[in-house]
Amino acid sequence: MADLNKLLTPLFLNEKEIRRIIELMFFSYRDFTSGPDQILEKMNFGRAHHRVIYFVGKQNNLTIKELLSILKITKQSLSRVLNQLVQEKYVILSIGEDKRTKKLSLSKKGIDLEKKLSEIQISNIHSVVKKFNESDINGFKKILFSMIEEKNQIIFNEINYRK
Amino acid sequence: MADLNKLLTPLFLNEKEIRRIIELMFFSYRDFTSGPDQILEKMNFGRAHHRVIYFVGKQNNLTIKELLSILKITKQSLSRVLNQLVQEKYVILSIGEDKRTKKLSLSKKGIDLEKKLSEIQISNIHSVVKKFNESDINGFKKILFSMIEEKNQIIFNEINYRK
DNA sequence: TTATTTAGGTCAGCCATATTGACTTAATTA
DNA sequence: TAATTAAGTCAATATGGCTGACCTAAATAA
Repeated sequence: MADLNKLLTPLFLNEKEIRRIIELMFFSYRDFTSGPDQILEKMNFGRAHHRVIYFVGKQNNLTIKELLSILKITKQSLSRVLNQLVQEKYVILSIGEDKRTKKLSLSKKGIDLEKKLSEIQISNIHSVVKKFNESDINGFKKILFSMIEEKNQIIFNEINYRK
Repeated sequence: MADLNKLLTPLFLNEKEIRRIIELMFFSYRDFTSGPDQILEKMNFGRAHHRVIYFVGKQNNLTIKELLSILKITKQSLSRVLNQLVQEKYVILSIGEDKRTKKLSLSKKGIDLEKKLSEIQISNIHSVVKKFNESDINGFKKILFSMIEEKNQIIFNEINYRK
């Protein structure tokens, strides 16, 4: 029936409704990041630090190159943020098997900060999704995923389904 | 049945699944903004210019105060961007009935740029949502809305359902 | 009518995050 | 041995936020 619906009303979202989605993205993303942003500010860190800590925490022994490919920023941009995190001992560097590479991991201090920051977002999202049924949540996840460009969907899948 | 589901599995999204949502937000938002960002860059404008043009285009005769309450930035931050847009004749200022206020509107040039920028996002979103059924889309919209903080939900509703 | 509040503007300085370009070192691979 | 790769660094630039201090003019309250 979904397909029938699409055939019958191929434009069942008119421009006005799509503009509402644009605004939903803007408003929801801003509030999605505001919790961690407030904590980071007090520590003289920014959102870029959170991203590094998040992805290093997610995958231990990430290399710089892999991190850059996830974040899609230049190594010069990353280096400022990463150097701070290493100096202040949130992130630990070690040398990889390929001795040109470096492996990134979180210290205890780093893990604690990662938890503190992500817990805000996790609990926010949890308290949202618990109000909805699985069908709504699946629609939400499927559409967000579909909004990611194909080449980045591949990266998304790699970081989530690596062995 | 949705309620029963919730009662039976109050945590049917575990932490790992919620972290996937965090990443979906990060990846999708980045790609959501990348199209307009590229055009703006060539014009020596940024995302902040787009936001101003977007919301002025949405609601003609918006005042500075109203715009600030939507964007939630300081007037000093807005003024740099807005002055450029006025100087380069994308945005037109006029005096309101209350002579302390100013009304913002887009010139022809501004409307053209707004269209050019928003069309990218509109067509991206359109090509995404057409792949899904209304139930998925409704889940997507409901959950995004629910991720907005209450006080900002009110603002969102005001800009969308004003008479 | 005077005092206060409101809408808007401006100057100056600061910080975070991104960019480009040029160049270096060390290790791996062809 | 030559070329490529991973990482690091220096310098300059742009954008987009912020704070604090201060100003004007108009509207509103005392």
